[in-house]
Amino acid sequence: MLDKRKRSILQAIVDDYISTAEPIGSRTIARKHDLGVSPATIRNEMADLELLGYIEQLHTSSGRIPSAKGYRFYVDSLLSPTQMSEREISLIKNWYQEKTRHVEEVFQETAKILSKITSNISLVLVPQVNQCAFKYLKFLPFDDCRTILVVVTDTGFVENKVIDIPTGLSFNDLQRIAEHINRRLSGLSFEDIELSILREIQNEMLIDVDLFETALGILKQALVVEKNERLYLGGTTQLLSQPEFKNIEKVKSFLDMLEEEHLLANILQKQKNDGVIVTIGDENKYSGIQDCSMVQATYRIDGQVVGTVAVLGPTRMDYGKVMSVLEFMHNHLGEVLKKYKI
Amino acid sequence: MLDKRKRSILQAIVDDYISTAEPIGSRTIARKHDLGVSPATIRNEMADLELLGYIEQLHTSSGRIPSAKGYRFYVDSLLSPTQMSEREISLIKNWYQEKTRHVEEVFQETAKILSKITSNISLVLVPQVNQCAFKYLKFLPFDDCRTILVVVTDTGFVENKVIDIPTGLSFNDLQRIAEHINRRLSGLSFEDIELSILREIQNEMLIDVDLFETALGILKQALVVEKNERLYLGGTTQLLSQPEFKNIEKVKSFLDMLEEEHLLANILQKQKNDGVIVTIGDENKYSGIQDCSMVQATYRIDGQVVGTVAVLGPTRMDYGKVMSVLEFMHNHLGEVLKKYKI
DNA sequence: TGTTAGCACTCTACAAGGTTGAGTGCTAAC
DNA sequence: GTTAGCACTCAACCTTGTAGAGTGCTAACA
Repeated sequence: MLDKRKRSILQAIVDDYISTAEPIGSRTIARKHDLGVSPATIRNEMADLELLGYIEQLHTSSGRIPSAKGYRFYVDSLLSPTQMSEREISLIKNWYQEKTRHVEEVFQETAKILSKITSNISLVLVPQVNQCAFKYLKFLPFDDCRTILVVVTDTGFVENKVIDIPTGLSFNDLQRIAEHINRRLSGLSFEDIELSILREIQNEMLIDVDLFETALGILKQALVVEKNERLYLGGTTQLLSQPEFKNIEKVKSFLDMLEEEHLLANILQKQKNDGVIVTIGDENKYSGIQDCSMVQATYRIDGQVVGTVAVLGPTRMDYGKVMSVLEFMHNHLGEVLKKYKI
Repeated sequence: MLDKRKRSILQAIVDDYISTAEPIGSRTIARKHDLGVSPATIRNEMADLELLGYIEQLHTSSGRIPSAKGYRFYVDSLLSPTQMSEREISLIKNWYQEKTRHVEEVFQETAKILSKITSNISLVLVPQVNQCAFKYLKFLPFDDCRTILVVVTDTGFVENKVIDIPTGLSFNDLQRIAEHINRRLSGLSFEDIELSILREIQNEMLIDVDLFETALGILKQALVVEKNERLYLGGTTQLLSQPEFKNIEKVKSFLDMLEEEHLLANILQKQKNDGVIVTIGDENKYSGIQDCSMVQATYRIDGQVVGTVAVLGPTRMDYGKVMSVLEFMHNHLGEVLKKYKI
């Protein structure tokens, strides 16, 4: 365990590096932070900290920068948990009130808020629909050969698709099929709807096999739509303001990576435990972001975790601020969403 | 009018500059293009071209680059209209076949294809819904206090929203209201649905005024959703590969501009005439893109123009390629969309 | 024994100066 | 009208020197 002075020095280094992005020397620390010791003493302590792996040097005569281990210690032991100010909180709440009219906009604006406040990239993973339950499906009339298939979930998520009416089927047939499917599947979560159940339904229905195949196909297609989770991204341009992304090539490869939405979705999904989690540098499993840090938080509706929000940026990020904002989202995003009947 | 040799020289300059992004000198032209004259002669011709405003010089001893006027002449008079190769065409058609399952994906993938092929930013403006007609609205059951309002257009566009059932109204009341509204509005284009008509409906319905206000509000809200046109963007990261965007600040301000979706949508909407249109440099009205060029093309369904696709990039873009791809989209995007019943 | 001043050393960033090469315009000869 | 030759210009690049911030080590001090 580090003694008090080493902790102060490490804290000074991390704090300064986060705000300036420049390596910190012993003299700078002595000047800016009143530790009551001379630069020489600080130098000795820094040599120790480097030996212990908390800080590192880019070249012999440069100042020190925090290592991943250093950031980890900072986040775990040095950072006092801060809350957002009343003013910030009411600002955010107003923002939601003014800018959001649909559920989608809540996600969109959440991404915007997060990236604006933290000056980093934000990710908002929309509730996965397969965690919610099938309520009913319905065919709406469109024209002689086409119909609108509408699928409704218990959370009020509605998906629709215009489909061709299979030849030989009347609109009444469709209604009958819908009724039967609803009777059997209503209330089941999308995760629980397996091919086996669908086969059962087929057996129960004494109609033409071909006909059922068609209905089945339609439902499956709808399920594909349903399960298609969405990821909202915010503040990708913030990247360009960060000095670690001066190098255009770096920016490019990073943005290219971001376009692989499903990759990111996967990373976020890994987190099943509740609360705010910080992953620093090479703690990240996915190699594309191993010189970045990610802070993620779940959000809940009626006590159940339904999605994840996250902030992604250089390891040199303002962990205190980011964590407090995500803590806020962790506690309040569910409420906001609830207003929109999801 | 320029004589043949001046035209060849201008063409050489534009071609070379498009492919290398470097100013071109008289010697380079003499070496690369076999014009049968010495660099000195070319120098004289270039001096003339500069006087005429077709090319310009960044500083005294640099080569020449095309001016906006030069590009304009190149596009209008020097560029021989090229078609895409059979191979490219079938590649694109396969792409659509493999990657698109929903209408939205057609737009998405169109943006991707355009930016991939042209290495520039692409814009796809989705058909404006207010050009199509209201077909019907319907209330679907959800729970005791909420209902799902579904609005269907004649093009098969379906929008839905979960809303609170106004206090004092039964589900039957809602059905009655829907029926009446449908009888009056069905077949009208969204452009034609004005407040006046909605007022008329209110007068005809001998129900509580408050009650109608609510129904009206719902429809209006739905209309807002309907009219909300979407713009798909593609290849924003391509920007970073272009040498004219080496400067990070430039990239940032450009990307910030792109986020103002509605601005771009406005620029695209300006084009009402059919076909492929090229706007070069300061020919653009919108100041944010005055050192860029934009090539845009309309696309049609059943002969009627429904939307616009465009490619946006530095004035130094490969006009021949961009124009041929957009010509292709102009002629074929409608077909692709038609498969998806829009 | 922990702290500090002093010193020699290292390395980056920056500015100044020099060289190279691609380009130009002008003039005179073909 | 075309071309060779020449003097000139300017960006890009390399080299060199210097300033400044930083380090580690040692010896002296409380």
